[in-house]
Amino acid sequence: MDKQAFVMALLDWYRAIQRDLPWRKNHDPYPIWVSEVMLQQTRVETVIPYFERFMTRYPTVAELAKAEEQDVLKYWEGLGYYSRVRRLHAAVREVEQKYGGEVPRTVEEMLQLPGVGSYTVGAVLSIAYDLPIPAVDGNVLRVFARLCTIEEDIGSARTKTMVENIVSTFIPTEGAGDFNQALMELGATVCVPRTPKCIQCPVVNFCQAHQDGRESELPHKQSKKAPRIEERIVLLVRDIKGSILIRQRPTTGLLAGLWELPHVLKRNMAPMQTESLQSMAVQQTEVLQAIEEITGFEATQMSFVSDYHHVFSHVVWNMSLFSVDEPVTWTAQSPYTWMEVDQQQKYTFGQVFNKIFTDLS
DNA sequence: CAACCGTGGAA
DNA sequence: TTTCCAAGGTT
Repeated sequence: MDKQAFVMALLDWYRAIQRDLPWRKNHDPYPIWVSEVMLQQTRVETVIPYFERFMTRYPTVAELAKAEEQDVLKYWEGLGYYSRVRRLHAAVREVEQKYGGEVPRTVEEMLQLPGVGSYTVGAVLSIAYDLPIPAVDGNVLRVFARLCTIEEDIGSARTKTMVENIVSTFIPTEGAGDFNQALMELGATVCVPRTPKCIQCPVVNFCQAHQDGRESELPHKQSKKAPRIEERIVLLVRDIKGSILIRQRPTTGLLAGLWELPHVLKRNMAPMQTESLQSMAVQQTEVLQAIEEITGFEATQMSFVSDYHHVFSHVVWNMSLFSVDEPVTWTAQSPYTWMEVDQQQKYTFGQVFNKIFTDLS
């Protein structure tokens, strides 16, 4: 393949059609870095309003470095994969202290930062500093799987390393940032997963899969396994002022560091789909036990509110929300606290709980 | 390597 | 309704 011609065709196409995105206003590494982290596993249209708000509140490395983690999390609320922003925050603090606030210019230094992997290193260093380093994401994997008829599973780490090596042989010494972004733009708008739009492709003449008529059968990708299902009882507990009992989740795992309504796994995993009086009685007994275990308060009046269903990346929660009808008196101890009426904006919750709060108001 | 880690939109 | 997924990284 004439790699020079391939690069030129791709760059010409990209420079003609590229979108006017808010992180493409200049070549500052910090906003580019923020955008790359937000864009991980997340759609461009979803990211844009989050990016605007985040950059207004934390416009520089120094501003983000001195922020409180709980405040930063609030600006990420709803984006998901919350460890991304916790690691970004930690990494930016490291840049502020160790590198005087300037994002390092070498692969070795950037890779050391938390939450920064090979893709983010290549994206930031190539787009901000125009360094010839590959930025291989899902788009680029798909594009090259078709371009070179790569038969291996594009989900494997080995394939990703292989494609990074291939891209390195294409990447121009000038315009590396545009080249990387062009590959991603091509994957996002033309060389899409299902039914690629080869008729619109600027490099279709270089594509082995299209030449073989195999563009719709590549790339190969292992299908994701089904998520496990958990049955949970969620508690709505209020005190005399109407404050709601909430608690903070651990600093690791699902929704790390975020707040939540108290909940417990259902003990009897027996079929609950029947709304028999018996199953309701069993549930109510569990609710009363859960409340007493958490607060020591012996509630007697409670009622079923509603069922909720929420899908996470690898687990599904089937929830039954119960409300204690009487005010509960308890001095909340960490990780619990009473959230006063209209103070919800002080705490960050996963959408699983914001969905419930929306129904309550 | 495989599992973990969110969310909402599209086919 | 089900499936897949969208500019990944960590363990």
